[in-house]
Amino acid sequence: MPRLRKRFFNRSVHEVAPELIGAKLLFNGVGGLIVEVEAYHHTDPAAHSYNGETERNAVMFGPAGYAYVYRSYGIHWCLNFVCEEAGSASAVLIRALEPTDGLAAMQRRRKTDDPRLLCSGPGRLTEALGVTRAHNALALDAPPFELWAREREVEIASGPRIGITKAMELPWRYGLEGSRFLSKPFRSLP
DNA sequence: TGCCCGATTAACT
DNA sequence: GTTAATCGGGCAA
Repeated sequence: MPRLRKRFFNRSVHEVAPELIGAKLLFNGVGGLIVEVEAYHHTDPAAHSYNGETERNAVMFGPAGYAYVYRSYGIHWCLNFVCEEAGSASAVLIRALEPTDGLAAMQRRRKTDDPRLLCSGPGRLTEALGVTRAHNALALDAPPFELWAREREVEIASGPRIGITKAMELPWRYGLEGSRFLSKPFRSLP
C-alpha cells in the first residue's frame, strides 16, 4: 500500500478528493479510513480562500501536500489537505473516518465508546485525533501525519456539501457508498 | 470599532 | 425542531 506523497496532492482538487475515499489517515498512529471529504477551490464562493489570502488561510495559498487547520464556529478544529500548485488556494476538507487505529486514544478524547461518534464529522474527527491549530501548515508526508493510498477500488457517492450557504448546488462532497461512518447519509441514486 | 455570520456539535424541548 | 458555545473575517460606520 503506497504512501501518499506531496505529488499526489499536486493535481486538481476534484481529482484528489474522490481518490482520498478509502485512503488511510493516521495522526501520531491514531486514525482510520477516510470515508467522507469535500472539495473547495478558490473560485468557489464557499471556499475560505475565495476573498483572498489572510493570516488564517495563508497555508491554502502555499504548495500542495500540507495541512490547513482552522477554527470552526469558534469551537471546533477542521482539517484540510492543500491541493494543486502553490497559489491555487484549493483544499479538501476531511469530514469523516472509519476508525481503525488507536481506538483507545480516540475514545478517551471523545469521551464515548460508540465508534460512530468518534470520527463522523469534521469537528469530531480532529478531536479524536488530537489535531489543533498547532498542526496547521505541517507536511502530510511526514510525522505526525501518515497517509496511505487505498488498497481496493471503492464505490464513491457524491452530493451537495454540508453546512454552507453559498454554492450549495455544487456536488463536491464525496463519500464511501454505504458506509455507516458518514457524518450524514448521501441521498440514494434515482 | 462594532456587529453579523459561518466548511459544527451536543444538549435541550 | 431549537439553541448555546465562542472565534476570526468581512463589511459598515
